[in-house]
Amino acid sequence: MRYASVVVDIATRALDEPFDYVVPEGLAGACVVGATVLVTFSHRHAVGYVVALADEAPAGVEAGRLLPVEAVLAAPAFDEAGARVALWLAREYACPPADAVRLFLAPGQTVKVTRAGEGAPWELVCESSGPVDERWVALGEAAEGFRPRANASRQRQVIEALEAGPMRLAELAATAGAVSQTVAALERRGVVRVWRARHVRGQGGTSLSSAVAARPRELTRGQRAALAAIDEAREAAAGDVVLVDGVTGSGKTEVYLDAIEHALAAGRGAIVLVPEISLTPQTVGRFRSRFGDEVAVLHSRLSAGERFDQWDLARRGEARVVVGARSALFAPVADLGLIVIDEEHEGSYKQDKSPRYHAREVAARLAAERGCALVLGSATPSLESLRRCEVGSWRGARWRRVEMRERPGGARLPEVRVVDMASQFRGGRRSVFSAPLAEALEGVRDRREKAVLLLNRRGFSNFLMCRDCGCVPECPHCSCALTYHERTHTLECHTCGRSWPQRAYPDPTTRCPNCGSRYMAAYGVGTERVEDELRLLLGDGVEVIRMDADATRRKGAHQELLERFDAAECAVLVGTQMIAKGLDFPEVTLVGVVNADTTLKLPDFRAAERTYDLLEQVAGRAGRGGAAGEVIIQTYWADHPAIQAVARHDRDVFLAYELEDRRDSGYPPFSRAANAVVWGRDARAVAASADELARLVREEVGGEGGWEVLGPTDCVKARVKDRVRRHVVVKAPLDADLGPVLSRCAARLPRRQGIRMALDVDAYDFM
DNA sequence: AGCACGCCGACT
DNA sequence: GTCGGCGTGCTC
Repeated sequence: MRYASVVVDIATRALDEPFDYVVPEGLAGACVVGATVLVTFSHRHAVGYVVALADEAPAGVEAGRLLPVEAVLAAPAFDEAGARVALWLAREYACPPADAVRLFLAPGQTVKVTRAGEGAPWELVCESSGPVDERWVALGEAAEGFRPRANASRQRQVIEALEAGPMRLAELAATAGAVSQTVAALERRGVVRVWRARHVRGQGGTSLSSAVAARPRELTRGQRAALAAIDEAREAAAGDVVLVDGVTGSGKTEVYLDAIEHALAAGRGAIVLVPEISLTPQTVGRFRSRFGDEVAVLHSRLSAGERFDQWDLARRGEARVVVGARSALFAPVADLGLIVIDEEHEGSYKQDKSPRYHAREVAARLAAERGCALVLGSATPSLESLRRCEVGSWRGARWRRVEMRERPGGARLPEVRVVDMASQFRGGRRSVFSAPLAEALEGVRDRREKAVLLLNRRGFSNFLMCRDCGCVPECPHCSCALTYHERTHTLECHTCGRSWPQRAYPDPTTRCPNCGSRYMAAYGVGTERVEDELRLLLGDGVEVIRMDADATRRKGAHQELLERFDAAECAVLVGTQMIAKGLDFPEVTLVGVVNADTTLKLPDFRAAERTYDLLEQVAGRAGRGGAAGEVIIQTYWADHPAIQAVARHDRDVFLAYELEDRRDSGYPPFSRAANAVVWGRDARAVAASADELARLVREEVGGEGGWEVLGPTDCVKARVKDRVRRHVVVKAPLDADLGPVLSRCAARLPRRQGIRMALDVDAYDFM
């Protein structure tokens, strides 16, 4: 008799363990680890996932109480190692095991047991986007010498079209009209051949010039050292980690490409994670041009069908290299030899909804479990990774850092100038652009070069403020200031998305909602405003391209804008964070940061680190080609270590300051920090739940060294969509079982109607 | 989560 | 007497 350990997919914290079932004889072949199954569970049916199989009856359960697996609903999506990682992930991040297992499933293949309404019968719903076949047509053996009858114009048309090569039937129909009868007739005579082929969706190309990167003749010394370290780590097959600490433009991607090539040569596959934001056709193109059809690409902009096809390429072993955003980590690559995480410091590797895992931590676990190497690459490594390399190990694996200080071809790091905006203002300058930045932009125009301007805010202005009473309009449903959009004359809430019509001073219809004053003026600067001012400053001869969340909402817009910038002779790209990452345009000679302070002043212990990362990354966009680059940073806080470190090209200036601060205040990388948020409509019930949660955590860890429970307090975003939010921050020692402790407390918390809770272990967002 | 079980108040 | 309120506990 075989027994299956099944994670039942019912969304609740109460079910934190797998349940055991008997595998009936008839299902023994299909009911394997990774399979989706249907089981009976407490007076109903439920979908579950097999995470282990055993020949012995499980201990702790009476054999007579075991029920059989009812049916197998889907082929296996993960193996034993995957199952172990999923269960670890659920413990570590205090999420239901089913949430963790679901990460590994084929995209769009989820099955649910639901019912239409109260009392309605339970039904199995398959939300599946499976494989798609399509028909192809080509000329057959009898094509030669076949003369269509004089009046058979359709036949002639079809044959003519196919002379260029095989075609999809759908494509043929789109260009030649209704052809199915014609094709059928020609097929009968052997003039054309029709066959079915598996269609793989989502294989678009790009025209970007740097996408088809030529292989460099010789690697730099740093690149060779990194490659050797990675090979060694892969051969050790123990989950060892190599941190490739390379300045922007030092050729990290080339190292990844070579390392993957070595892994493939050794018969092993690879997974490459890049931040969602830099997962552009340009990035993908570099992998495709080296590995061709061996590459599958996974990211959120794919349709459900496209995602499934790419995932399935990996499962069938046709693609041995998977490139994608965070979730690509769970792709079914057999015999994994290498995981690469590019820009490992990026906050987007932390998922902001359950399961709130960090790709770096899960990758480290996966690497240990699968016996492969983990490569972390960044110009500005996270303090966590730097710290672990300094110690030399973390959670049983070896961590080492390899530095790459030189740019290939000896390109120089750009000159960085910090402009103190306070003194500019005192000197009577009111423009968005300081004198040095305006001058530099004019220089770019005159020399017909390209520039990138970073602005960390979208919209025309940050906010409206009444000059009479000082009131700033806030969202009535969320506790945050509304952002003013000049183009649409609206105030928008960037938290809940609502908007209201509003005109700013000097429009005569303007009225302050508080005192009725007509001096409701726009403050701060947004991308739209910078775009307008740039046009004013530079005139018509320069193309100004704006790239922010508003301009890139449409599918493919991101790529279009970049291709426009690439194709332009002389252009300025204005954008938010998304322009700071991974763009590689050699002609960019100037990078301007309009206001470096916006991220520095956020109420978050990682604010300085984020600012340093962003500035260093965007500065690295300058001077990647032959010409020397220039970077101009505008700020009111010129002596801040984060800004000084960028100006002097010396990370240690920042590290010394920041590490001391973190050590003193007991924050990562010297400890762990979790955030537990409680929210709901009823403020008193929220407060009571948050108090109770804090009490339970204190009771659980009280007196243990290195633990600290802060709060509860109101969240920075104290109200979102009419829900009141309070949170408890829990700090713990590095080796603490933070996840399980929080899970236990959450399970003991009395349930209250309308109160919801989120546990975020190793949180990045404490707002 | 979803459902049964169980122990109290107000109806036929 | 019984119907039904929801607090408690269990599900392989």
